[in-house]
Amino acid sequence: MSDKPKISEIGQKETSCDDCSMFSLCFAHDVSAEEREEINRVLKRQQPVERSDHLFHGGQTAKTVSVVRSGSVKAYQLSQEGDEIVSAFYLPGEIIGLDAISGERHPGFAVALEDSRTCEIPFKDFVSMLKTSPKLNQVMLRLLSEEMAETRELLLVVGRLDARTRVALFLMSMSRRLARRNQDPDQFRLTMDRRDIANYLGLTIETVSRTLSAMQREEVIEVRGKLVRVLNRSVLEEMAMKADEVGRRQATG
Amino acid sequence: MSDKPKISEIGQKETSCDDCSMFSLCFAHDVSAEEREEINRVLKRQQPVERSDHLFHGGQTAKTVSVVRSGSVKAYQLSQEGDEIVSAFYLPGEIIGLDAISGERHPGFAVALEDSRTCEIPFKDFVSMLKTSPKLNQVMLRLLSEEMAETRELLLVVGRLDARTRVALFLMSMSRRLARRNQDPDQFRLTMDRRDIANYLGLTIETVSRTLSAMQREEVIEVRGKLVRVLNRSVLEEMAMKADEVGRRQATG
DNA sequence: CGGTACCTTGAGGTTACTCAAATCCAGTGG
DNA sequence: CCACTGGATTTGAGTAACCTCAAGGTACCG
Repeated sequence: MSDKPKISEIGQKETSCDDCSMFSLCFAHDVSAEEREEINRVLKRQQPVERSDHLFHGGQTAKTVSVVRSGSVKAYQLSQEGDEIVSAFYLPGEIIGLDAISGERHPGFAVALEDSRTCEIPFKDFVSMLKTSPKLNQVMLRLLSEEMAETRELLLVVGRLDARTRVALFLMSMSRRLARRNQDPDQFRLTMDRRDIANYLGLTIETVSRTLSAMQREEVIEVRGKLVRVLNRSVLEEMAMKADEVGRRQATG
Repeated sequence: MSDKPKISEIGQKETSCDDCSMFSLCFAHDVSAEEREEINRVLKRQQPVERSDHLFHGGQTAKTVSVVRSGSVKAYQLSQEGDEIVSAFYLPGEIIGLDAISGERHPGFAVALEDSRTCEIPFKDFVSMLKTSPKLNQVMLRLLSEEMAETRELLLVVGRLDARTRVALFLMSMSRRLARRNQDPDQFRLTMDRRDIANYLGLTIETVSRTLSAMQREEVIEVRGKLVRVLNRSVLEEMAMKADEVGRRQATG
């Protein structure tokens, strides 16, 4: 155990955000050089997180703010009845734990969908930087309101669109986000299982599965388990946009 | 036009937040006395807004941040197809327009549901105060993350619960919020029409109407148009809580 | 007193859920 | 390398909830 290199030491060679391959996607990109230096002093880089490990639990006092470095993370809330409500999937470069800013406690849970790595800022340091740096505040306010916009978008998706449109939107969203991270937008692996997708979209597992199968029959996509290949991007895009006509499920005008 | 007193002059006697009857519910309550004084210098009090008047339009450059002083306001987004998506109802004391902080533009629309009054802070002043006051930043970050939590709650309601539970939750929420504002929690007037309620809850007008009628048949509430009387609070509460059993509409565990 | 917009109610259709069973797949041990 | 196993996924059949379309009722405003 002690003679082989700890997994946590891998990739620790980087000593600054400026060397990070995710830099352009990271919030650190948006703060001043001085602030970034301050972050660099307290940041713990490339912390390994194993699949199914929690970054934090709901109700827990916030210890860190994390940025996904590699892998992927699922965020979920627990309803009063103890049901899981999947609220987001995080990809490399995305920041997790911001919503603890107000209460110093995490309102929800975050769990790794696969073996992943995160950069972590101790929550105390983060908060004290917030107190002195209006610029960092701006960035966080922006990120929070962006997350808000996304959640509102999800509200539209989950509450008002038919299953086909929801699934199409989900696939397009994953495809686009992965593309920004230099992955093939037309062939990728979903790191979450059907249950998570269904829960995220407000559908049942069976409906998600049937919808994917139908899209495959129509030769819009190809699905083999978690592997997805986009065969007809424009049709998929159309499905995702068609939030009107058959898609909408109640009066809006 | 010029010889009769302008409606905008009514109620302008107050010169400080400290005299405001809504003070305890207003964000101004949470900032320091100095900051409140600064707010007082730029605040336009009791601005009248007529029913159906917009406080702002989506895409518009933010001119003010508003606090509802009296009346009620509906917030909505426009989907790509031009459909209205009702995202919130604001009651006295609640702040509107925070989500413009990041982009300096309002992502959505805000319209008065009845003749109302608002206190308005010029957006520029607000932003510049944010730049210098970490405390105000904290408060705004808190309000934003609270709004986030609410939107997530709505996500749960809209996407996953059956019609009856959604309507019950809506009624309970209105009742509770009105109670905090010293109104009778068991007898109140809904200021929005059925269309708005349906849209907010992700249902059709007909379903909302039928659900209300059913609740009336069961003697849980009494409805006459916009007037609602709660006859059996505990049963209504039960309906709202019963987010499991029949209510849930997809796999969560 | 008529008009218009809002609300309610009814009948029928469709979507997505439920329950159930078959199939696939990754990981394990032989 | 292959059979085995438990979990994940797919598929099928039937049903319930909610939507759509349509008509009738009610309230408010000039």
